[in-house]
Amino acid sequence: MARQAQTATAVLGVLSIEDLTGYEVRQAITSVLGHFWHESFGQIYPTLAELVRDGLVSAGPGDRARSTRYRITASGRARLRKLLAEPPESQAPRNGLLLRIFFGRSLDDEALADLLDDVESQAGSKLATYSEIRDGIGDDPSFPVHGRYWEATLRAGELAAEAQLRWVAETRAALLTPATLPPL
Amino acid sequence: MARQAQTATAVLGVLSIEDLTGYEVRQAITSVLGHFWHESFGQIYPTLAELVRDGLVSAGPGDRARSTRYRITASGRARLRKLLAEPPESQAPRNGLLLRIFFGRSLDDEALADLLDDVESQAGSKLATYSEIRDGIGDDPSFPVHGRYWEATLRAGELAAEAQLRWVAETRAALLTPATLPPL
DNA sequence: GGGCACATGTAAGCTGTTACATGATTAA
DNA sequence: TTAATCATGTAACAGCTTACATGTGCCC
Repeated sequence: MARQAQTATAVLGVLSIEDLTGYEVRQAITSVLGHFWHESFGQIYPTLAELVRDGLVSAGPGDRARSTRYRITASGRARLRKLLAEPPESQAPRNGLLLRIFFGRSLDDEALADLLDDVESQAGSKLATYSEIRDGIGDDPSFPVHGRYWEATLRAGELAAEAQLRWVAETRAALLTPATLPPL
Repeated sequence: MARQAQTATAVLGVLSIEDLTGYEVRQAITSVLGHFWHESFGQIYPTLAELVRDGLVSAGPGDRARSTRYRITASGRARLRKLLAEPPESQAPRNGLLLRIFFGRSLDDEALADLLDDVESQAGSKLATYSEIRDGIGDDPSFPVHGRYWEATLRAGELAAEAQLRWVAETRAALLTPATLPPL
């Protein structure tokens, strides 16, 4: 996938739902796609400029002075469909948690326990967040169109978080349970 | 965590098990940490040079002409312990699969089905790979020391892959099951 | 002698973040 | 009036990949 194509996909995606300013594009990506996607302003503004240059998005005046509202064009929708049909780029794995676990012998039990506690609490708050999003999902204007897809992405997050919780429990038992049983 | 600290952690980590050439460092990272970590030569050689400069690793002659064997020093081991104790950097999420699912309305059913098929087969082959690694794990010289930690990282991969398989099944049912039942 | 695995390193370039700079609008 | 939020943009830099350049040693 070409340069910035992934960012372009996300930007075109949110603009396919609603006309937005650059600022709102970021808010939409953060609040709606936030549990599996991220973009910074430093990516969004240049990408929007590029999309306008390529005729995939048109720029109109916004509600306030100096603000610009972006609207996806017909060719923008076509490009979005094309981008979505390409196989997802899987990013090279870099899991700092598992790196620490693997070399866990160089870590004392306390540090290892802290690590597992953190994972557990993070997975727990993720589950809470997903549950909140799920409760509010029906109020979103895009619900009738995207609701089922949105729920599928939430479900992926839930299953991943639950798997993490199970892993923490297993790993605590395997690596941290003190040998309390006296030998025969 | 400072510049290149994550790469340095991985490199110091594999050198804490065994003395290696740069080439072997990469092989070790690929084969042993490969299911959750990745480094390219472009990162490894400059990092090794930096580690030598900082006295964390010493460079000795290798088995062949022009090859260099690196050995971790006492301060290198101390640094590794320190690096491992720092909280893992969680990379910003960028899940191309979920991005495509979220905007799945812009995708026809066939493309969606292909996407889910790919995830399923990838998760399946991951499980097969983990199972193979698990079978060979006892033969590795580092097994007595790292075996339990290694197994914990494998288990994380297995649970994640199983969660993905469950998600695919659920998502197929939710998004792709044709409405075959006639209405009352 | 040809091909492959071993071995080292650099340079160019892409992606993305962070910090900075600027200013308008609104609510307390 | 002052703080927060809305809004746009750029510059510097960090991190990483890829391609390139170079050569050794072994096996067929």
